[in-house]
This record gives sequence, C-alpha cells and structure tokens, in this order.
Amino acid sequence: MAQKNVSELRLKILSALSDPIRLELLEFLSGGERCVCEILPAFSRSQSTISKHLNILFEADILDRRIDGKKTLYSIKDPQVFELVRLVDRMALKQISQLAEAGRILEESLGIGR
Amino acid sequence: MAQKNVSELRLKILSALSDPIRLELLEFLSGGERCVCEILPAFSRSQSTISKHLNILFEADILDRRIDGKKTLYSIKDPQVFELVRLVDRMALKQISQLAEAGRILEESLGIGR
DNA sequence: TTCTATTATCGTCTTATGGCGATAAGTTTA
DNA sequence: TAAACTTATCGCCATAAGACGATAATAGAA
Repeated sequence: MAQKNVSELRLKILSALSDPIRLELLEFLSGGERCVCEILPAFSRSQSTISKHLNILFEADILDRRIDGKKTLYSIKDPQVFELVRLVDRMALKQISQLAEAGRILEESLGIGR
Repeated sequence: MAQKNVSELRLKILSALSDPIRLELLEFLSGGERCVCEILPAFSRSQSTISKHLNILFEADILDRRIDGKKTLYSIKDPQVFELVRLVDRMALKQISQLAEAGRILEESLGIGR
C-alpha cells in the first residue's frame, strides 16, 4: 500500500535492523513463535517500547503476527533475515581480525620485548 | 578503538546502510574509486552533507579513503557490502511478489469481470 | 456484567539524525 | 606569499526516533 518499489522496501528492512533491541528480538524469536508476555520479561524495556519495536519489524515484513485469545504471537516471517545478520557479522568479524592483525604488526615493529 | 565487539560493529554497519543517500553512494562507488569532487555533482546535496555521509560509511569500514594531492578519494573497502544489499533486495522482491500474488487472488475472488 | 490480563496506541519528553551555510585546514598554482 | 581548490568540521535548526507512563481496546475469567 504505502510502499511500492524495491528501494523503499530495502531501506525499510535495513532501518528495521539498525537497532540493538530489534536485533535482540530477532534472536529471541529464532527459538520460535512467542507471545509478547513471554518476550517482555526477557527485555528491560517498557511494554509500550517493546510493542513498538515489534511493530516496526512487523511492518518491515520481517515478523509475522497472529492473535490467539488475548495474546499476540510473533514469529519470524522471513528467515532470510538471519542470513543477512550472519553476513553482517562476517563483515564485522573481518574488521576485528584486521584490527588485531594491525595491532600484531605494530607490536612487532616496536620490538618483541614489548 | 571505540568499538570492540561484534554486536556494536554489526549495528554500526547496519546503521550506516539505513540511509538512502548512503546506499546511492555505494552504488556510485561500485564503479571504482572516486574523489569527492566527482561524487558531489551526482548528488543534489550540499558538500558538507555528502562529506558527512561518506565519513559515516568510512567509519563503518565500508569505504576506504586516501588523499591524493588536494583530493580525497573514496572507494569500496569491503565488497561484501554488495552481497548484503543484494540479499536485502531479494527479501524486498519477495515481499513485492507476495503482495502481487495476494492482489491476484483477491481480484479473482471478486470475479474476473472486474 | 465486572474484573483481570494482554497488547496497542497516545501524548510527551529527550536524544539522535540529517540538512545547510560558514569556516577551517591542507594542497597546489600563480 | 597570495589566491584558488578541495574537503572536513563546526554551529545551528528542523525533524525523526526512542523511551516512558497513561489510557484504550479486546478477550477470557469470575
């Protein structure tokens, strides 16, 4: 409805993922479908805050949502999101190892004895 | 220095990518190393704005930077970033086709003659 | 129906982000 | 050295985003 082209959706997905709490929510839901009442105690944020974050992930089509009685159940809609996160992690790890390598070389150039 | 663990770097990378101009900058630089003076005319933003965006991508270790005379040349440091963007695009396309499919079914249920 | 449980939404506040013009800093040219 | 170029940074403003408590909405229990 609101969004149409790939660029907008792409941006919406990436924006949804650029928040630490929402990344944690994904990890939490990797264990399977959970109701909000199960999610809440795992996060040190207010109910309204968590609800909003869940909705952002839902709007980005990353999460699915269904209502069962008085509970709302959230689950991963597109598991490809984990490939994405893993790919980002690989990039991050590469950066860390490069830093470590640079440190090793610097150390060496300063002499092994310190 | 400032950042240490994977979570922080991961977030920094994703945040860097959650902006339309920065995504365009990546596409632009996919053609190879470019100086800021070449980048500027391709974007309808002020020089200070572009400079800031380039720096955000640099800080996220996505871009490389080198100075040559009075010019600063930017280039893609980690080409894996394109795999990432392509993966997001695939997710976005999936969403679009699902929407189209839903529309088709709805149309059908309303009768072909309209 | 009334009470409780669960979750979404509203209003508000604070902070972060993006945008710009002006200025600074560094480099080459004159 | 002065002038011109190129790019980064600063200060400021407007808007977006995140957080929270309060309230609304809905479903099941009493």
